[in-house]
Amino acid sequence: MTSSPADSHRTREPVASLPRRDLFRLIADWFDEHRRDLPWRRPSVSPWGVLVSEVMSQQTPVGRVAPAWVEWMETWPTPADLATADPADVLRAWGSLGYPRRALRLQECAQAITDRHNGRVPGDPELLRALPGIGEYTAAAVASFAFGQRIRVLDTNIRRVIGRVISGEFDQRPSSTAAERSLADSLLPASAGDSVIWNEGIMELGALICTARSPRCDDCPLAAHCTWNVEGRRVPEVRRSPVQKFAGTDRQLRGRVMKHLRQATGAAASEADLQRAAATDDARFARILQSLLTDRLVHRVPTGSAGDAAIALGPPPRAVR
DNA sequence: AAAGCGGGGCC
DNA sequence: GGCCCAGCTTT
Repeated sequence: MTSSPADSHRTREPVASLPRRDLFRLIADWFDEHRRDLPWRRPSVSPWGVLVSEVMSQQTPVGRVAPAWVEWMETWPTPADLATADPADVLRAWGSLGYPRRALRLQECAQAITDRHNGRVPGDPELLRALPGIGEYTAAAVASFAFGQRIRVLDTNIRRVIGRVISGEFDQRPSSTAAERSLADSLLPASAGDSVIWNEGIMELGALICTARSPRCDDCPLAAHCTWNVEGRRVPEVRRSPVQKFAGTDRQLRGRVMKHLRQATGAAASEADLQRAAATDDARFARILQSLLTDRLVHRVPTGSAGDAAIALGPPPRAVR
């Protein structure tokens, strides 16, 4: 006789009656055994290294971040190193991680840490939150992972795990609701040390087991207690808004221009070359180029010869007098 | 609250 | 071809 998740729930203990301490223990033990050996999890990694890893991981899968992080940290080990780097080198090192504005924000963040915090990453979540490119998630992640503080961390993984395990459904809307934040607060272990393990462990569980697409519930330490699993894994009732298109969008064309500039041998490229790289018409290319200029991802360089300005990577250099 | 912002891998 | 990814900023 086979047993489906739906008809075997009577033999299981629902999460509502599972002591929080036991829930923590299940996650902590699983994490202890299955945690990935990510480079920024080595004990010697500085808070700055953790911050860099978090910014790189904003909307980029961790597997693609790891090699870029290693190279980046060898090149610019401290905020002061990155603060004074050539922005073009920063954008090249960012490579194809995506959303290159993040690279500029990260350098601005390094400059702000150098200027406002004596070159040391602040541990106060509010000070972190005030830094360029650091939002609520990243501030909490750095406070928790780099400084060991007891603070709620809520990313897409943790939202999904908590939603499924506790509520039986995952609210896929892009930002968390007050109810989700309150629920996450109520689950956070009392001690700072346990709260860090909780945050890391539940996030890792979401990344490796309780994935969005095809969750591996057979390998999940919470399977017997998970509301979503026990109730038959219904489709979520709260759907995310449609994922933004990429093919054919300005974003894709911007990406082509940036890629060409990263790989250009010289310091700059002609607009004609860039339009060929973008493979689009005049009006479209003009719009793309203007948006990149506005974002300070590129700047014009004078070429002496009339008319044909060249384009170079990064924000315009500061006026030197 | 919604839109804009890369790019690769997987189904 | 759609979906998803350790989100943030601007409007």
